[in-house]
Amino acid sequence: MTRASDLAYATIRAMILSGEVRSGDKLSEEALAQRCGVSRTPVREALRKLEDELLIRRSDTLRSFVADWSIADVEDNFILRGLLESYAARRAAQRIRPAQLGELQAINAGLLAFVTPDSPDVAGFLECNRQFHAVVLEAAASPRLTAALTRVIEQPVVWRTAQNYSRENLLQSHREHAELLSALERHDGDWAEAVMRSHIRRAFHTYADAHAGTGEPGASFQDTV
Amino acid sequence: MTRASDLAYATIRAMILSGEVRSGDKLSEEALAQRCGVSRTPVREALRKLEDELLIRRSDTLRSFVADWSIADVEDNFILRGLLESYAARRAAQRIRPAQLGELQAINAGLLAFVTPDSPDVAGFLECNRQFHAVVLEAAASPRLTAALTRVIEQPVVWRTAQNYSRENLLQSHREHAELLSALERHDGDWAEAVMRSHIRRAFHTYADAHAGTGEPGASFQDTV
DNA sequence: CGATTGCATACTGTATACAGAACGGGTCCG
DNA sequence: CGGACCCGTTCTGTATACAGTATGCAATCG
Repeated sequence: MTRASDLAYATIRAMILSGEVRSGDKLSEEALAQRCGVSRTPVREALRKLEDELLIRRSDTLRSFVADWSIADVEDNFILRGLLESYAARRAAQRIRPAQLGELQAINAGLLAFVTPDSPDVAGFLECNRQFHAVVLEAAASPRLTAALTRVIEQPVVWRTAQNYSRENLLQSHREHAELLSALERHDGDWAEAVMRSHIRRAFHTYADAHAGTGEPGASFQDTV
Repeated sequence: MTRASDLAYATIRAMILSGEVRSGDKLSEEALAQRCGVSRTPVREALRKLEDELLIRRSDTLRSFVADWSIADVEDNFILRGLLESYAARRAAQRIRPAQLGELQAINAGLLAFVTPDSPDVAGFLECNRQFHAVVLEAAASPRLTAALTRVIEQPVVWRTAQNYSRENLLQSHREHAELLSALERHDGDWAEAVMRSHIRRAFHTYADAHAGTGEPGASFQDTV
């Protein structure tokens, strides 16, 4: 992707993640083109990519709508993420280089800085969190694993719910990252995989708990693995 | 995707799988448009999709080339497939409906018909094999798992190498499918997952063995899991 | 009053035109 | 003789025009 195409992609994605457009809203190419300040061509390219990531759904008559993520969809996504990221952690443990370990240390330290006692900066936290997982994925050194995971990570509903996460939840993530680092330092694939699996699983339950209070569908959950 | 766009996608994909274009060959949009009998617009859409499937690689200056799959790439792909498909088999065991079991029986019987004693129809075999795995995936009932796997299945090098597989290899696949069916009938997720994992793993070694004799890179392999 | 058909409108898919970037080869300079 | 630069060619990205299809509303008929 290139300038206009990237711009369209980022803009539309942000519109969805921020909640500017809501589940089920219709997205016309022309309107988006005007909103992004580009022509329909790059907008179409962005739409295909977002459709691929399941953030956009297309009707049988090829109209585009903002996808609606049920609690089942969110769980489906977390399960797949758990499967792929825990495997990535195992691979990373076997291959990670000292420089990458240092990077992870630094990122996780930076992450902590956003969890201030008074008012945590959730957006900053999420960005650090994203970087952390990206480095683990890079250390796993599997192009296809990377490709599969980059399509699965962002979840609009979760992203919005995260704004309400408690300080304790964010600190717990930090601690889990630290434990993963211990496993990676020791090149212990079993440990790394287990920590990551647990990390993702807990994240799902944190979401489900935070989400149960909101207006959207219930968060009852039965283990499917 | 629609008429012209699908046509372009299918045509270019076939060009790659059949070997009409070789690893590293440059693919110009104009030339492909002429070859497919459509304009550049649908060709571009098809190229993005194929790039997404890693069948096409783009240079840093945005030129498109046929990707070269090293033995490491093929193994990377098989590993990811094993991870995802074995999990799909586990889920399928818990959810599969009688009608789907019947479908699988029929497909696997049909598959056997292509493995004639004199000259097996490998293309027919591969098509049945694809259908079989598609039904298992459908029974797994995870949209994101489906999306992740459909991008990973076809491997150009493997597809060509498969033309040389022995009758015994094809029969072995048939037997493994039958065992998977037993596991699915009993709704035994552990068994189904194990059978599928083994099935995919064996397929990789079958490829590696068949490939070792050819001119392309060696097939030495060290376990990475 | 409800259902159906016909038409105006809106939207998507495809083709084409144009602008800017990359490539390749030849020339000039050290 | 080697390397840097320049310019014509080729290619990609973007905008726009056009055609075919879906949608929604209104008029008409039962």
